[in-house]
Amino acid sequence: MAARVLPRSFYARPTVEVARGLLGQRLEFRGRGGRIVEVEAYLPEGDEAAHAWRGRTARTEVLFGPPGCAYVFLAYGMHCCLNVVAEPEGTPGCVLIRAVEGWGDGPGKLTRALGITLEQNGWDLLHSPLRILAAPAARRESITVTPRIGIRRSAQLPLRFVLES
DNA sequence: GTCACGATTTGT
DNA sequence: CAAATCGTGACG
Repeated sequence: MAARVLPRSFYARPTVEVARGLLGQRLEFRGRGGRIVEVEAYLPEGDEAAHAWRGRTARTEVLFGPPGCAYVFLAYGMHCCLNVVAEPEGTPGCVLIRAVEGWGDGPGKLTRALGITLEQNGWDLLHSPLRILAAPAARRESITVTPRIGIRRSAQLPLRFVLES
């Protein structure tokens, strides 16, 4: 039978649960894709490193929209970073996709390899060429938790999740 | 309007 | 360790 996309209800949960749940799922875009093996959670509250920390602005608008949509932003003026909007609509949590199996590590390298750009910002992962297909959930014991990479504020929080081979 | 800075990557 | 490179948010 054909693979199916993860349902809206999967994303409408606490950000950390969505982050853990995304490990092992399959991200696809225009014929390219693979298993998600590294993610980071950016919380809707108390997280100074999250873009939503500064409030609702033009850039962060999609974070406040429906869960299950893509939030893409430009980092350092040259790299696009792909996030998945989590939490119920109105609550700005999101999960940064840092690595997809077979396409290299690093959020910037990943989007470049898959051809994801700012054009995909706001796209619905349930009804667009950019989608996440359901796969067996990662075993809890196969997930390593560490602090997030490349941030200064709230750098001590254990919000990076890596799926070990 | 102006300005400092960043959820990165790559080369020295 | 430093450059590349530019949109965003803070400040006035």
